[in-house]
Amino acid sequence: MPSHRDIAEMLFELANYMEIDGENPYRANAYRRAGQAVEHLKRPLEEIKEDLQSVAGIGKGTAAVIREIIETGESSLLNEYREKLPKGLMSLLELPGLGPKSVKTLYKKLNVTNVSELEQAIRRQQVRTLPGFGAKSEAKLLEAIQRAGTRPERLPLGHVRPVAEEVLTQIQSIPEVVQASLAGSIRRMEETVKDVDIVVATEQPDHVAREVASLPAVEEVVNRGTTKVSVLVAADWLVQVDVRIVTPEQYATALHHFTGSKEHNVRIRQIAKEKGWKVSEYGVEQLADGRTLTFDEETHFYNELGLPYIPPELRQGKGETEVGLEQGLPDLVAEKDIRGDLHVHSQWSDGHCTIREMAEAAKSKGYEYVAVTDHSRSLVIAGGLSVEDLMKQREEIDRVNRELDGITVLAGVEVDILPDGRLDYPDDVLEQLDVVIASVHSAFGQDERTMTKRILRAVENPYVHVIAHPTGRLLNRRDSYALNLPEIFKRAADTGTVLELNANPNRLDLNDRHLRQAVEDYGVTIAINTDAHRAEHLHLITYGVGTARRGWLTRHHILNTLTLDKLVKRLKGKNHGS
DNA sequence: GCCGTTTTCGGCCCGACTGTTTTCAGTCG
Repeated sequence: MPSHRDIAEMLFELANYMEIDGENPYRANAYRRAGQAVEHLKRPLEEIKEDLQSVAGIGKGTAAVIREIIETGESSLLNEYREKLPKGLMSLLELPGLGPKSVKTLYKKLNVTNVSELEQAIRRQQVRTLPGFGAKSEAKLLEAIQRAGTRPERLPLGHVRPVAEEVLTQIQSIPEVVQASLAGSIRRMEETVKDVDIVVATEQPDHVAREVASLPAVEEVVNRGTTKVSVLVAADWLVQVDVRIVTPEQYATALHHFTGSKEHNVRIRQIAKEKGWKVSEYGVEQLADGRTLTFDEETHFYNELGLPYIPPELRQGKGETEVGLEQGLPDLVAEKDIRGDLHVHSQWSDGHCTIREMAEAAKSKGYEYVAVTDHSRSLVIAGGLSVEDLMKQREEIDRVNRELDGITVLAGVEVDILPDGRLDYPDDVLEQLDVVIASVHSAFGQDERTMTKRILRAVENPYVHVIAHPTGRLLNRRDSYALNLPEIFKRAADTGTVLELNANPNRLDLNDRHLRQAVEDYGVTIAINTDAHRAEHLHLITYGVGTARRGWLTRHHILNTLTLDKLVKRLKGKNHGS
């Protein structure tokens, strides 16, 4: 029985083929919409099979296709297209800058059917001869091919960590494993990771090594010894997982060693050396008598060196040992400190869930409040709200608040900062909202002066509470826009404007370094928000909290650790210029 | 192909941007 997702994928593929084939684009889009409708169906397919046309976006034609897929696992229409057009055209469509029309032209005129044939055609300078193409588009496409073909050196933490946790769970279920933990950059919550490190304690290394090599998640075994097994698992790309196998006595020091960072470990060894000790993954060797100390847990290891426990997120070699020795480390913010999410979307704009669903999810996460902040009118693609819609939405928020106990939904908006720095709604509209988040979604290419002035104008608006994803970077995809951040930090602190740490793993914006600078040097307040577009995304707060901890933040630096009462007062405070 | 009605056709989120053109097609979000 195909899953909702399987059926949606087939409908999307159909839509893509239709577009390349020159079908009526609205017909193609109808299949795409039907795909989305199936993807978001909550009810089981078997149950809804006879009733498909009652679903918005599914009509007579698409219902027949879906029913055929449910019953046979295939679509004869899709099979016809697969027969008619080469499959490689689908991968061409993924290249940024190439749409269906261009793919069709490349196929019909040059018989290009896949990415490598396109690359050859570009190198022969054939593409520039086609109508609508030129030398510049050749260069852009070549760059896109090269970017797409090579795995990025590092992958976003949020893409790899779930896979790593799955592998860890599988390892922990091996009976002979005493203890196991993630280590390395994943444990330090670095925003991107190259590979996965896992430390495993056991009395039977040979057996565990064999078991690890044959775990269900493993796609390929790179090498297998008795102390280290390296395997490949599937995330966005194949990711290497290095599993280190040690004795239970060595576990704490091995975990410390393989957690790093390299810079942190260098400092630790220096400190040990001054005491006449030698630190390695196997323990702390006392050079005087050759005895090696081992520990139950990392805390005892640190204490032995005269240090407080240093959380993995701080182990960057950026002063954590010195500060730890001299004044102790800050009490870093933890996930349990977060009392609400101030940036989520609903079906009113480009979110997938109703306001009630988002509120219930927030409540079951233990939150006190959640702010619904849908897009403003300029962001048409994301279903930006007119002023009228915004007011209607307010009524729904009021209703949900009446219906639900134990969670408060705040009426908010994510208002666009237009290219000239004006906001997408007038002040008298913003004034009526509980939470106003402002952000840039257009004209990313402005020079530093223009962009800085543009954002400063939003910072200085008395009704703007939070600037969302302040630098606009997307990991592995888009750099930050040109921006004088210190100037923004300064004005934000002066005006009481909060800057966001967007917890989406593709953003993590502000990043750890910015956060530490903004808070330590300027006294800026930070809000950690998920920007959730569906209820499940609320859990992404984990990556925000991890990043905040890397930036040395405590709960006192963070807006949404406040209770609802204090939060509301703080938000009102800005309007009154205090 | 879907949908809604100003119901059985005609519109379908639409504006910015780019590189190609010489007034615009294609892509993107």
